[in-house]
Amino acid sequence: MNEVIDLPRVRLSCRDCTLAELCLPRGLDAQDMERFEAVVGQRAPLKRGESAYRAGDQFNALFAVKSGSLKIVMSPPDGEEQIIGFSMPGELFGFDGIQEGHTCTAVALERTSLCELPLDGISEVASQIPSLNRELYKVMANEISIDQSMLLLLARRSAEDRLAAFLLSLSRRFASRGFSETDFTLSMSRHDIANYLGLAAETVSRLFSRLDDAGLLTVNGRKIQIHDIPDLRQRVGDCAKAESTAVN
Amino acid sequence: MNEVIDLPRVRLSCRDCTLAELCLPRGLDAQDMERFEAVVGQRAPLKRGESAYRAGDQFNALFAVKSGSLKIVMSPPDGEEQIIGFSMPGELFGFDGIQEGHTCTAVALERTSLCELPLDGISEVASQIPSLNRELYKVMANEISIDQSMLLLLARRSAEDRLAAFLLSLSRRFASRGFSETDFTLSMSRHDIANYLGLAAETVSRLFSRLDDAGLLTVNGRKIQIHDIPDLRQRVGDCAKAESTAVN
DNA sequence: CGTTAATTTGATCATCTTCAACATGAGTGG
DNA sequence: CCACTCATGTTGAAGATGATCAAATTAACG
Repeated sequence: MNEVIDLPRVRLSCRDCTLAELCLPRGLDAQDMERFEAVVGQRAPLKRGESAYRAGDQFNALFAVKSGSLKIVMSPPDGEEQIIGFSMPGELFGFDGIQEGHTCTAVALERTSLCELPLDGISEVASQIPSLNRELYKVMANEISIDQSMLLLLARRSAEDRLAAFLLSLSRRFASRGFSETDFTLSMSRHDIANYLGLAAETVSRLFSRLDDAGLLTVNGRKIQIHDIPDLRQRVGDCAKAESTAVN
Repeated sequence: MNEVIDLPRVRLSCRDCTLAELCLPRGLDAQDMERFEAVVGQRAPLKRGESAYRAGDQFNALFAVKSGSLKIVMSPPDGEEQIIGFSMPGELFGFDGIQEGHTCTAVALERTSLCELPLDGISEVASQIPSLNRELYKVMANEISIDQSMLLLLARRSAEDRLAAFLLSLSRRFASRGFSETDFTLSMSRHDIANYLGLAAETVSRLFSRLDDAGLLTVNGRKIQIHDIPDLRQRVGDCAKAESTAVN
């Protein structure tokens, strides 16, 4: 679980990054990877609660999560906030800004370090590397897929289905990075989960209890243990797919 | 309202297209436009109920709507269907396929004609025209924006807000093509609207009646007349923005 | 016109929200 | 090390919004 990075030693190299297989430059050969690295920037790690960008900020770059996690929050001037998604290591975020500046705020849920991918630089490199350009389209298309699956989830599924789909999505995302798919610790609060799933925090709390009572999970605060993934998946009508398109 | 096209005379030319300002090649100069046109294809118009592509189809191209309209439907193998969006003249669709084949089906709601934009061709041209490449990113980012606004709508807003936001979105989209923003005819059924908004068809019907009774609209089957747009917008807390990011 | 599909309206029911109280727990200063 | 506090999470009871079931009405189309 310990992902501490020895900062002084970190020299930005996608080639050495354990998350490279999940990230934008996946599939590039060593030479192209080097060109790609040249435009990628580092950032000082964010502390819990700090943001990578805020709604209203001008758009400059996409970000990749190296470690930690964030919530992406849409905050309309008038109304209440809506969490659009959570970003975990190996995942890209920041797409909300490409259009005409950021409409969301990206808030770190814990100590989080990022790579910065300036879109101008990236797309210039990409114009010389067709496979990278295509990958960039795919990454954006993936974002669209995720959001669309989420629409299905919100429009059609019950509260219990939503929570189960959420847990299964997290499970897959942990698994894709080599962590346990059954035992993990949530980095977000009940309130955040509820907001994301379009529910009240109390409902989420009750659902955790219910799933625990039903023997599907063991819930201890933010520590989650899923007892039988196929079982859980089936029980909720495999809306596992919802939002799990995540990191392909 | 009559958008009949004299078919024999149609020669594909984005330069002559009245929708060019809304479409992908907007902002290109005449020369670049010509290069763009070269890769754009035509399709025989779809009849009501026919589809441009179906879930499971291999991805080849994005589509632009010349006339008519479509619903984009996500159909998971098991569960029920979910309408992800409606596409109207000047708008692009087909992004659901870029990742790894189409996950949605695009069904014409009326007689509908399309332009076909093969992504390989487009991205090749785009790699030589940076502004086009950037525009393509923006179009995809716009799709993300729309979906995310829709997430907010589904997660946080009441049934009445959702319907009002939907109508305001349609209103803007009609207006952007030069049609009345207050008087228009829906091309989709109550059932489709309900599905899209995550509601029951009966609820949508009741809401139309209620808004009519309240004097905000005149509803006559699929003919809608909005009496006071700012009024409607304000009454629902300007979630007008939701989904109205549509055609920028 | 007759037949079927779409829409409207009514009545009842379920899920989820809201309000409220209570429990737990991490962090802080004595 | 212990009390205190603020944030987070849990649980209960009542209420509301929207779903579902059922029937009536209207519109669409051959």
